[in-house]
Amino acid sequence: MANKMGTGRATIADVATAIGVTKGTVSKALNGHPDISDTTRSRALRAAERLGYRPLGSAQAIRTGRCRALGLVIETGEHDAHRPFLAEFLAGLSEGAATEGWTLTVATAPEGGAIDTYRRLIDERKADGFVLPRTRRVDRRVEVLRAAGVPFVLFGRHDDPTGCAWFDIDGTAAMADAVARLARDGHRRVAFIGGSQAHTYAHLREVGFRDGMAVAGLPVDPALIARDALDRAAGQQAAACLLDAPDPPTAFIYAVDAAALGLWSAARDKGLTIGRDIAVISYDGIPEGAHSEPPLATFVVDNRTAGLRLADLLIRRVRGEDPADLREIAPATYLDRGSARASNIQLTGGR
Amino acid sequence: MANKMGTGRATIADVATAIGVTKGTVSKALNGHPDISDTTRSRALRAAERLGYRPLGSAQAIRTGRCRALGLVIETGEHDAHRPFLAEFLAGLSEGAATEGWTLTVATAPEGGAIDTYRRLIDERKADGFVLPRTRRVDRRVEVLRAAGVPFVLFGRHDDPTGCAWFDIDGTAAMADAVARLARDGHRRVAFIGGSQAHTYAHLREVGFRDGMAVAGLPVDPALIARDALDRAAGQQAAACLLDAPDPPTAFIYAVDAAALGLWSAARDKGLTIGRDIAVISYDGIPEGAHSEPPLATFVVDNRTAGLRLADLLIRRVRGEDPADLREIAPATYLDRGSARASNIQLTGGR
DNA sequence: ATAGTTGCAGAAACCGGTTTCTGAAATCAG
DNA sequence: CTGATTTCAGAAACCGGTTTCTGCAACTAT
Repeated sequence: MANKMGTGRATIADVATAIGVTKGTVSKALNGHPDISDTTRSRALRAAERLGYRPLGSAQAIRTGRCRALGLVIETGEHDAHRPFLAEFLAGLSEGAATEGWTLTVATAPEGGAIDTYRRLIDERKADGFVLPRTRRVDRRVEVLRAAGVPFVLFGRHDDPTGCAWFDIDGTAAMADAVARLARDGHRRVAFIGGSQAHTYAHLREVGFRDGMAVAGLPVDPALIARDALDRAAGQQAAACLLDAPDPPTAFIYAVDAAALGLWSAARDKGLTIGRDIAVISYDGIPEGAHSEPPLATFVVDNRTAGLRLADLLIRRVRGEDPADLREIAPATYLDRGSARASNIQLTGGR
Repeated sequence: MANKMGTGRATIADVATAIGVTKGTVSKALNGHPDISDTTRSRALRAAERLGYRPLGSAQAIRTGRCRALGLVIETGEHDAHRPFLAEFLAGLSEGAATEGWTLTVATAPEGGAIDTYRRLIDERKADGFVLPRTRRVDRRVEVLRAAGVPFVLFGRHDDPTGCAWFDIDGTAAMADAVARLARDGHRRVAFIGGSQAHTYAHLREVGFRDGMAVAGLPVDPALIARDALDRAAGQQAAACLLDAPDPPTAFIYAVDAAALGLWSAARDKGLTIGRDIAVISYDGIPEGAHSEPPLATFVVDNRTAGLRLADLLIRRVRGEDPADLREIAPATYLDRGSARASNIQLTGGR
């Protein structure tokens, strides 16, 4: 009776008539407005509960300007390295959103053409703010959103942190730790095979490598550094190159698991065995790493937690908190596995 | 001037005053209503274009009841097999949505607890309809949405097709084809290792296996059938079992790539070499399959296209088309790779 | 010439909420 | 006891669209 026929939904008007007040009053009661008496408020809450009333997002949005949705634009054609992480990350984001009653709006865009997609979502108010994964050191998305005054949080960091909130995994510390572990085992010639330089994560991981080398008192040989290896093929090629050099490395550090898996083929081609003749430590924690022989030692990133945190940060950002207060860095956790060893070297090279 | 200050958005009222008509007229013009003259319509379109006007989704939604968003609920904790497919699938969905100016609302739910999430999205009208991936033969989601009168499309099929629109890949034909190929090579003892029986896809793939065996004139030995193998570990264990049997199979058909990869370990443990002593063909087309030795022969599913088609079907479903007209089945494409051979057998077993 | 259509745009209601403005009753201060 | 303040709910405007209803003007048909 209080319900309009046809649709099963209860509206705010239904709640209002149910307790004999106006809808304005119910709205104020439910939104915690101060000029509503406790008795009225609880009556409203009870009635809403009883009728199964849930405010219509779009109706609220039109007045408040908030649709309680996080936006995520995925650039397709982006590298495979992107992929394994996606499901967990989405789960985290959407769960984080759900705890506040928010939802997640996902769009994809061709690589590099994401800006138009952001504009569309912004213009149509399909999202109150955006999560920007895979940030570049200088990121067009950051500039555009900053200029447009649209809230956003980075998964990663940006060269110019002005107005940026972020969550990031400490890839620098991880890579430094990797060096330390290898150095401790006696390695002196450690190669680093990094990711795409434009991305902040790749830069920071390389910084970590250099930090680690400095701490270990090892020289960084430019001949032992390669970059832009994002998949197995590139990782294999880079490794093959370095292994061909006159004084080849005994250990490899990869910035990206997917690339690290290419080392297996490269080593085989040179007659070397990982875990015995050379060691490798990588970063990401992709599931495939567990199935190589020996399994890949890596720094695992908890992408679900990342999504969870980012959702929280973005919601707070939308609600007006200062971005400078919304910055978190979490560690990656080292997963020690067979590939980190080089049994032949250990014996000869221990310091 | 025509713009309200502060916000950069142009509203329909801005467009209206710009050309000296009422907003109702602009609305009708832009939505192709018939009782608007061509001149007025084009003036409205031009002005809208010039002002960069884009209707506010939520404002439309409140009156039309449509928010132009597809809903996708991902059950987390669902099996790994789910994962590799997700990125491509999402890309297809969101691209399909975008071509019609729709967006994609994604939520996750704990395994089995998805119904509440659907209800929330429905009540808050965050989506006009849903894409249901990984359908079960008897699927609670189908029942609930059907009862609630909410449009949906299946990625897969349902035992009771009433009111269901769907897109599916013909796993039955693929599995039958796999049998035919192996039989042609002389295999007579072909094992089938299937997925979870509750899911339609697993059932249909097993049906395909049986069809194929019948066509090839081969008996189906129940001892050569295993089920519920969804990941590497389960696939390995099932294979190990079958290989231990008195009269072991010479070829394997897996319903799921991720499980098929377990055969490599199982074979190694028995001193068998894939591609020489035993053959295997699988289904899914996950990227890892390319990197095993020999690489995994498989039926590749184009998940991006699936997403694209499903988006289209769902939008048409929401617009009122008869679900019975919205059913598509596409073939999987066979990717011939080394694992499909068994060089030792071929010689002895040709028919 | 007259009545009946048709074409087209305006006026206003409506969707389901939020927010501002207003005013009555209750409370407080003097 | 009176005047000022506070408390709280109602009335109405508002958000940005869509849709219905109305009515004028220009055709058609007789």
